[in-house]
Amino acid sequence: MITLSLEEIKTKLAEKGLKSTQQRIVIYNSVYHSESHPCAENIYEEVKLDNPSISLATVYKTLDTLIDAGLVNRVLNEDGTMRYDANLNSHNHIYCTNTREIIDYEDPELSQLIQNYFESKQINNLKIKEISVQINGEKLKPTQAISIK
Amino acid sequence: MITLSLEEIKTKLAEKGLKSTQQRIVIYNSVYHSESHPCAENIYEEVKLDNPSISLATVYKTLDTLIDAGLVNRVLNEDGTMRYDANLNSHNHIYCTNTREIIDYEDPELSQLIQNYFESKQINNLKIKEISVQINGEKLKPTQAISIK
DNA sequence: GTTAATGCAAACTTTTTGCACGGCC
DNA sequence: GGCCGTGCAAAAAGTTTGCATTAAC
Repeated sequence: MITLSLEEIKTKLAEKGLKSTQQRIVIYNSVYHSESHPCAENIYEEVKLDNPSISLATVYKTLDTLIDAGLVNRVLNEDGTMRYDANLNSHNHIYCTNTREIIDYEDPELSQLIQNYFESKQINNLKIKEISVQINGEKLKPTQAISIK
Repeated sequence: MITLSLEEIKTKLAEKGLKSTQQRIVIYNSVYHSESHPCAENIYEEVKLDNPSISLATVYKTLDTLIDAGLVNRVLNEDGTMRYDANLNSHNHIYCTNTREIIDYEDPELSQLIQNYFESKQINNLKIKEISVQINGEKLKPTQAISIK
C-alpha cells in the first residue's frame, strides 16, 4: 500500500482547486488508506475518532465533492449501499460472496484485451466511456490466511 | 423479445413451488417484459394500472420471493437503487449515463474471450463463479450523430 | 379448511437539503 | 473580509416489518 503524506493530500486537493479543509483531508485520507471499500458510515466512524465534531452530512458532502473532483469513485455494493474508492487506476472488482468484501483488481492485460475487442466491434449508437469487469467468487482459505496483516 | 403467456408464467411459478397469486403473476410479467431494468417503484407504478389495490410492500416482498426462487436477479444501479432483471442469461450490462437506463448486453464472443483469459491466468486462491462486464457510455440519438453545428 | 400471501401503516436505513455559523484563502 | 465549507436538524428516498385480512391450494 502506498501511503500519502499530509502535504501530498493538500497538493492533490489544491490541484483540483479545492480548499484544504481539515474535514476533506481526513476523509480523503481515510478512503485512500482503506483496504476495503468503505461506506459513508464506515468513514464517519473512523474519522470521528480523531475529529469528534465532524458531521455525517459533511462526510456525504465531502465525498460528493471528491467524486466531482475526480479524486474518488463510487463503487456499488451487492446490498445497494454506496461504497467509495480512492484507487482510480483499477475499475475491476472482485466480490467475495463469502465475506462480502469488494477487492480492487488491476489487470492491464485484461483491460487491453477488452479494449481491443471493442475497437473492432462497435455497439450500436453507443459511445463507450468506461468498461469494468466484476468477478464474483469465493476466496479460498489459504488466501484469507495470507491476507491477514 | 420473447413473450410469456399466462400459462407459462404459472408453470414457472409452480416449478419453483410458488403459489400463482395474481400479484406474483403481474409482477413477474412486468419484470420479464421490461426493456430496461426497473426498480421496485417502476414495477409498482406499472402493475398498479391494472391492479390498483396492489401495495408497494407486496412488490418488494414478491421480488424477494422471485429472487429466492431464482426467477429474477438483482442488478445494481449507479445511483444505488436496486433494479430487477428477469433475463438470467446475460450478465453484462450497458449503463447509459444520460438516461440512467441499464440495458442487457449479451455477447458470447466477449464472454468466451474473458473466460479463455482466466483459464490461462488464475487469480490467487480465488474460485471464480461468475464474471460480468459493465459498459458505461452514452447512447447517441440518431439526431445527435447527424446534427450540423 | 388450512396455510401462506397481501395490504396497510409504521418503522428503519441511507442519503440529501436548508440554513446559520465558522474557518480558509 | 468575503466566500465557501461545515454542522445541525429535519426531510426525503428507498426498503423492511408486524399484523390483521384475504386468497390460493
